[in-house]
Amino acid sequence: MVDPDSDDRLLGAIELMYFTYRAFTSHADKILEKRGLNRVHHRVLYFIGRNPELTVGELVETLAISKQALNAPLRQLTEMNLVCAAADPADRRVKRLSLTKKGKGLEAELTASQMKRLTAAFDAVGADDADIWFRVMAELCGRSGGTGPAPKGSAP
Amino acid sequence: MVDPDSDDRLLGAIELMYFTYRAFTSHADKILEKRGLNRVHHRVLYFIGRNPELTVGELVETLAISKQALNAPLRQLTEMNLVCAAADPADRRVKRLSLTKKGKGLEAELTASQMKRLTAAFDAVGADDADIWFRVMAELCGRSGGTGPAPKGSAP
DNA sequence: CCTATAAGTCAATATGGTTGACCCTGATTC
DNA sequence: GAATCAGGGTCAACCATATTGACTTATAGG
Repeated sequence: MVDPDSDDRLLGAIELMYFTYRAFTSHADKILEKRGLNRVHHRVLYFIGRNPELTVGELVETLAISKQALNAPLRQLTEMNLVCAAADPADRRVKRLSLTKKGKGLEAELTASQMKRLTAAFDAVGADDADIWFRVMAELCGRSGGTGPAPKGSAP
Repeated sequence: MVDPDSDDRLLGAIELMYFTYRAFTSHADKILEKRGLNRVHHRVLYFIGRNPELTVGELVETLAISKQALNAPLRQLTEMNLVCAAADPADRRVKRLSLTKKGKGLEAELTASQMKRLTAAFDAVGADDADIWFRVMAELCGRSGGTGPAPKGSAP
């Protein structure tokens, strides 16, 4: 069990990463699809949820897409009453984006399935092993820091 | 440290999954890009590498794309001398695909960067914690079985 | 000989992204 | 107060990647 890092073992780890990520995102994708939404919508919801009062320009920069590419999905989301946009009182050119109640609901629904999967796994292996998982993932992640709250909302 | 699965902690886990996956695949993507290749090429290389003598039809089915979508990338790969195709002696309609020496080299290069990242993390945390990581990931993956070799080559 | 199958190809279409140019509105500055 | 700048929205052209459908070619096999 404590053998070194054989190639087979590492190959297994690569596949495990792939499949776990897939399993992790597939349910959210299905929920989105049912509403005619895609990952851009998801990312928009996510970022606005984590950073309320975000501006359109900041969102464009964060998502690293063009404003034309953002425009349509964002408009859909506001039309679906998931996101609301209000002019900044200090500078009425800028739009401050935030989630509506409905938007928060959907965003919560999306992360809920992932949380459920996580808690199931963590409960199955126990709290100590869960802590270790966090440490290994942090190492794998590069920024080997702890569970630090991440730059300022950046996934999914 | 052994507190329950708080939402903040779970949110952290979600971001960790996302960023780790990104970090995990980004280097391979860069290598591919330098050669004008993309993820389809990567997946083709991967599957042929894991399942030599694969046929075109099987590859289409495995990748779950249309044969038209596969055709161009596959042709490029054979023209670049990374994949070789030979008629099956028993049934000359079917093409048996396998990696050339060059193809194996590229495929190895692609997984090498991921293996390097894995071994670095596993070495940093120790063999016991690495074992635990495998167990937790297997749980998260759904098929909570062990490190089982996966259906028959299925990532990336 | 005739038919079914593996593979390759052409064409039309959809999606989702890009860049460039331009407009509107509200700040800022002289 | 007029000129200019910045945030945001929109139109158009274009590109990449995928799809489906219809067809061809070559081979297998009753």
